[in-house]
Amino acid sequence: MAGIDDVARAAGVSTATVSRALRGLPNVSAATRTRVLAEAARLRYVPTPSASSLATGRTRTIGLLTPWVSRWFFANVIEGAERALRDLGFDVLLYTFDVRRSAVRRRVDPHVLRHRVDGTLVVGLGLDDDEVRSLVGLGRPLAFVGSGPADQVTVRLDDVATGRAATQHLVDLGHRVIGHVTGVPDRDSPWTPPVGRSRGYARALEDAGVRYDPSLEVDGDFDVEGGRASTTALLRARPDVTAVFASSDEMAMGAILAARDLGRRVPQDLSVIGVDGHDLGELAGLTTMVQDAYQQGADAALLLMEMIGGAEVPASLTYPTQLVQRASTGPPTQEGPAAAARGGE
Amino acid sequence: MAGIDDVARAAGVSTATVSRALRGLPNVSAATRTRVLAEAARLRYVPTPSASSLATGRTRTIGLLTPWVSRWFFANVIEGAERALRDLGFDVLLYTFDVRRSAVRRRVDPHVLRHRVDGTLVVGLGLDDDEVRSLVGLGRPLAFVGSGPADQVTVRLDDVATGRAATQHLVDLGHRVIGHVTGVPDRDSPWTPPVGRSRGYARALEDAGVRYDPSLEVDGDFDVEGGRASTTALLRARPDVTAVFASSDEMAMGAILAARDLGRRVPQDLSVIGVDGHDLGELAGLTTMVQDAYQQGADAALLLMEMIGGAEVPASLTYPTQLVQRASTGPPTQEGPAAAARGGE
DNA sequence: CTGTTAGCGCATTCAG
DNA sequence: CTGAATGCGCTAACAG
Repeated sequence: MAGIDDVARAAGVSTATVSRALRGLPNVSAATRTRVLAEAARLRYVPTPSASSLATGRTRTIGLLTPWVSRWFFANVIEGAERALRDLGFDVLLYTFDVRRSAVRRRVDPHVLRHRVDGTLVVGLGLDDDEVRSLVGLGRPLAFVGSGPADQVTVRLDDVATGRAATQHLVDLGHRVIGHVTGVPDRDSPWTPPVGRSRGYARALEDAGVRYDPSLEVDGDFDVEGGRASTTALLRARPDVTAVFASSDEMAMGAILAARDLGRRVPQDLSVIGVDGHDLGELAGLTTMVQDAYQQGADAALLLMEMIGGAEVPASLTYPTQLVQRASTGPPTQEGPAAAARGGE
Repeated sequence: MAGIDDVARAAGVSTATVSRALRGLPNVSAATRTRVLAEAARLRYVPTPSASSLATGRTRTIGLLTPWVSRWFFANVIEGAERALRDLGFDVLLYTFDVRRSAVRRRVDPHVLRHRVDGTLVVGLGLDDDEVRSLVGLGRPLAFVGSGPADQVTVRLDDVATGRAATQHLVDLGHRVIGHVTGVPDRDSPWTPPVGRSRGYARALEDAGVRYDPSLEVDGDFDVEGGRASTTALLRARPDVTAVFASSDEMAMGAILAARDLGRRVPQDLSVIGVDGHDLGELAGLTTMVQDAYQQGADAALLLMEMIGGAEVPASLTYPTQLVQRASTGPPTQEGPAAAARGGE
């Protein structure tokens, strides 16, 4: 279709002038610019991205790396980031890396990103040091959302505080034997949310004078079924558990299902608290630590844009989290769990 | 970093040979190919996509257009498509177009896609004729998921049958005053799911000898809050409604929240059925028409790949849907709704 | 089987 | 303020 030469010819100028005029660069007279713009519009001229990328080395594209798109946190971050990025004229290349225990995650290969993106956004993905290094080695701006190494630009919660507050809530209600459903810690880097939240969990227990017991922690794969399966296993192994803190709302809702499967009432026989503020949390009556994932995505995108623009940006943005108490948490009952353990199943 | 010339020099061949060897083209001796591959690996050579795009006119990239990523159906389709596409060496450019009633959707502008993608996947987005025409005008393979014009390659449910079966389920239970929460029909093209499901709804009523009443249909914006708000309005205007068919599970769960808000029990005072098979449907006890969104995304991606390869593909793939009955639907009760309408609020 | 030669379409020097 | 010339890195004929 119409190329830059066509526009140049039609406007009676050189391609260089067309290029300058169209990109709003200086050194073009108002009259010339107007004429060029008019001709470009008339001919429906659109620059070929690969040509301009080849010439400039820039792509106006951001690579977005994430484990999943079908999980509340990730979907919302992606949506926020995509909107912000596109408003600023950037495209988003989406790359998923399934991270469940059952799956062997494909390694992040920076090669595919080289010459393809102007910057990279890593959303909730636990990378090992090599991967981070190679990403940094791309020499392009890099930002993390949800979790990231200490020396990288990161937008996230204070996971330790969040885990601590959630657990504290359970402690305040009188619980002492509290289980914890984490995400996918196996392959995790020390800086991922499950790790921080687990630390907060341990700390709150410590504050309460309760001994931290690793056997009370199970992996939930960050989804409903994972939360259900791991909570089921936990409750079978430890019928004395009266409350569970899950690292995400989806796993928390899985925990509620597990309780139901085992004939335990929530919250009388089992209290459950999650993290996220999932849209369906209210329906499930789920107590949770609410966060704004969409905004985190949008803010991270903005940070990345500023970095690309050469600006200095804060090393990290920490988002607040807010306890919303609903029906899934309450004080432990005397007869509850034990009775259920005897009578259940 | 290392360019094709570096590899050529190191391997003692021309750049053309390197290009051929690396892409597995014929007319390269085994020995030469081995040597080139070795040198390329050693130098960590990666082709610059913009350069090869410029030369070939192909991008190995697919444009994925969708209203949202944070809705069950869309997230799952996107995930399925991305996985399938990447396995075949294609990248995915993600473009969202918010479609809620409250938002003015940005129009789909094919210009941004020109020279940027080898094909386009439209996921659950209702486009007007102009938009479809312009997308077709790109001259690149195009496929639709969830909804699409009759003359385009489409992967989807039989929406009429689905709406009909869902409504029939309610009719079979004895309901006669049945509301319907649609998606976003305003801007919709005639071929979007809400329209088809609504037709199925009307048809099932007709079969049952019940007069179709437009005042029983409300828009739910395809999300929880939308379903909740519209159902609330519906139940206030028509307290005689005993059942609701929602076009998506998220809206259905919103409907359950609305019932709860108004003091109506589900299913005694209000039966609710949705469409999707949302992960959290079981927790909510939601009766629904289950579909496999992930697979639809993956299959559509495969179709697109075949089209790009020049193969003939079926005009459309129709996915089955399956009724899963849970606790949210049941026979209407005599006293239920009326009593609630009198006593409620 | 392999090398040479031309572009692909645009951005950017550097003169003018 | 504008134009001519050069190159970004790779692929695709076409010779050989």
